[in-house]
Amino acid sequence: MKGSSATVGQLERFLRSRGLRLTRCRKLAVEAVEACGAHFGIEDLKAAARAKGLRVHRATLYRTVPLLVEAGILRKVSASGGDRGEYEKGLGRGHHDHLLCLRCGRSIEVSSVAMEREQARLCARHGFLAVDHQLRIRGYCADCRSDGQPGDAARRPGRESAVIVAGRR
Amino acid sequence: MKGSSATVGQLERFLRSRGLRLTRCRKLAVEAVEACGAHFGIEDLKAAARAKGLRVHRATLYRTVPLLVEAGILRKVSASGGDRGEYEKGLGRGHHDHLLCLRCGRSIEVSSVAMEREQARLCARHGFLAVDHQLRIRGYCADCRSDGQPGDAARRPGRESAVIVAGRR
DNA sequence: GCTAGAAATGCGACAAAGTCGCAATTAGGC
DNA sequence: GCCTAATTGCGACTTTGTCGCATTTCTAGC
Ligand SMILES: [Zn+2]
Ligand SMILES: [Zn+2]
Ligand SMILES: [Zn+2]
Ligand SMILES: [Zn+2]
Repeated sequence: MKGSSATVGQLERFLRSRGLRLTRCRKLAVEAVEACGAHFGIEDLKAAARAKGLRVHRATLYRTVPLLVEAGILRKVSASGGDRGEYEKGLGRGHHDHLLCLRCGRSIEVSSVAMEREQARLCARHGFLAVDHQLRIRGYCADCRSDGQPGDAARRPGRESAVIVAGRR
Repeated sequence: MKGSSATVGQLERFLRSRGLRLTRCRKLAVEAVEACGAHFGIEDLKAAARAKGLRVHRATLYRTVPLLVEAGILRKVSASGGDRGEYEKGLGRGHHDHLLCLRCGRSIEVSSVAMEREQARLCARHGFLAVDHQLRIRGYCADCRSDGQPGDAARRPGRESAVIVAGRR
């Protein structure tokens, strides 16, 4: 995995541009991100760090993570219900939205050009300048909707990308 | 305002259908909702109740609000960043999405048929059965985007409905 | 109207998530 | 290597949300 070092580079560039320092803890944070799943919270980062025998204080991570977001390395999402703050890697991967299954808890990452276009149109109509957006659709995934119309489980995604993420902590 | 009593009726019907009771506290909750702004948290409800000289315990409200959601009287939203749980009235008003201004904090409620249609299409492609969804677009409202392209402040919404909500607690 | 049983409430203790000020440490330019 | 400002760890604190239990309050049946 060389993803980590590339990310550190990204972080360093960002920090430089802001007159901030590339510290042990900040490097550690991006490494911890690599060790986490698709969606994670700040406490997960702390756990990942400790698993490597490195210690960081919660408060420090709470200060660091917003920087990673600003640097474009992380993205804040509310993929699941939205209780705890959740993040995901935001570097390199294009923007995507989430389909959250209420039964199996899986989170399916999707993206749709048509959708983005429609959002842009909506903003334009309101004279609104969009910076980012988040769409979460809750419902039942193909595997789980068997209650209701059974036999639908084998759908294939069309030309959209779809990443199924392990869900349910 | 007779909205309240209509809402109580809605609640009563729901509770009946579930063998639950229409209690003092539950009525109080829907009244507190009326007294709250467009978006509010459970603690706001408690405050609203206390302002009327009525006391409810936090725990009770935490138990009551999910019922109001199930009854269709409230909707859980993450209109602002998403730290505390937020709710809004969900009765009578059609579904809408939120444009959140990063500068003035206003939350603009919008709805777009084209958008909903696109979402339906997206779900269909993934064999996903949608139950509900939430879209939040962050950026700068017409009044605030003056940084950048000044002079845009007087945009008129097109044929979309738009409700501007007081924002910024 | 009275009573038994179920449901709802208040209470308080708790857990998790997040924030803050401050003293000790460290990165990085010189 | 030194100096200074930035960063960290710490711990105390707030906010948000949950839980079990004793008490109160509905409701249905008598
Ligand atoms: Zn599922
Ligand atoms: Zn995702
Ligand atoms: Zn604004
Ligand atoms: Zn709203």
